[in-house]
Amino acid sequence: MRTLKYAILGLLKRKPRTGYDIAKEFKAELGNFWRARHSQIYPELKRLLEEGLIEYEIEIAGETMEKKVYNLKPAGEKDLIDWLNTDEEMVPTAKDKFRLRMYFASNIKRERLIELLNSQLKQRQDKLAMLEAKMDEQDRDPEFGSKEFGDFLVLESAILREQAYVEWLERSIRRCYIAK
Amino acid sequence: MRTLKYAILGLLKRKPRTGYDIAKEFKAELGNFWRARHSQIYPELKRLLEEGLIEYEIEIAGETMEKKVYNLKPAGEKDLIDWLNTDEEMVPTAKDKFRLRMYFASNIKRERLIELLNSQLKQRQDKLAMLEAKMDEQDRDPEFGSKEFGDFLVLESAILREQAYVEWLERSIRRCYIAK
DNA sequence: AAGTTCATGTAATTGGTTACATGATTTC
DNA sequence: GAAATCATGTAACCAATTACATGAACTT
Repeated sequence: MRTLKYAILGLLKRKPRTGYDIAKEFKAELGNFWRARHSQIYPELKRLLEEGLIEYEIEIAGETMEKKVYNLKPAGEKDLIDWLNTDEEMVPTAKDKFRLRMYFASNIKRERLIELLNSQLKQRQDKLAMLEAKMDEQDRDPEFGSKEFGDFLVLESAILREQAYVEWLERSIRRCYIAK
Repeated sequence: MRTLKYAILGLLKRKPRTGYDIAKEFKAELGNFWRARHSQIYPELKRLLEEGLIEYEIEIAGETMEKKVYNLKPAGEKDLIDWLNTDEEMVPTAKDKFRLRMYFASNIKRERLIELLNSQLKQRQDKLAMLEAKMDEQDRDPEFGSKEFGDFLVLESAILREQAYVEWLERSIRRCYIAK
């Protein structure tokens, strides 16, 4: 599938970056839907280099520190565009350990279950608040074809996802109280 | 992490099953949040057996066909209950290839992007309709501590998730039309 | 001077998919 | 008789995490 490959190509299409920069992106908005650690990124960059999809230039930071600034080669750009234009089937399962646990909720004591749900609720609410704060800084009417357009789509997606999660947790807590 | 381990223990807590039965569960409602193929299930069962968490009895189906019907041993049940009661941090990323692609939407032509969004929308709407049909068959007021309680929680969760996805896709399609 | 962030890599292990392999049972 | 489903396993490979390893640059 090589999804990480395309995530990296896409980021490099936006602008040249180091492996470190790529890792940082996965900790930002993009990290809501894809993530990789540096231990996966550096080998993938090496492979993309060997495949002739990307190239790099050395930049010196400070006195001696060498940074490898990667950017797309034409073959890499073509590969990316082809992938972006493919109409794939929806992925059947986004795994979720907490919801798996809730499937077996009947084995948890009522008070404890409410605690667990509240703990998740708190975390999800915080996440949602953070995303909404980001949305406030965002261009609300991004131009088609601008990178802000993609930023907007994924941010809105993340917000809607978290809202649904919060709604579910709230309903579940209520249900814990009212259930026989 | 061994999440599959607990998914299996949880299923066996509900009732004794074969590996084949477990695989079937991952194709049903539970499959919305966790999934494993038989090639992962059988080795895991073997391991749980070695660890003394489960045991099995041979059942004969038809003339000669042997089924291994697994069930929980006390140690397995204890292990499961401990896991169910742990308050874990929320998982930071549920990977989504399509949303990753949309992050790079600026590299897709408008008409094609609308096609891709509509394709996903169709699939998600179908999925949602299927889930809602299941909800109609479901006990709307499950008793606390019954297995129906867990069934209800995850089904509602799946529905809310799909609704949010559909809402996002619809908004995104509209935005494609109105964006400069 | 100490702590954090920048910066790049490799090794070992775990988790998960795809493919290989076989055969009985049920349904049409 | 053919096709679908039931039933159990292994092997090879790919994806991802955790841990190991190092050192420069910046901030306090």
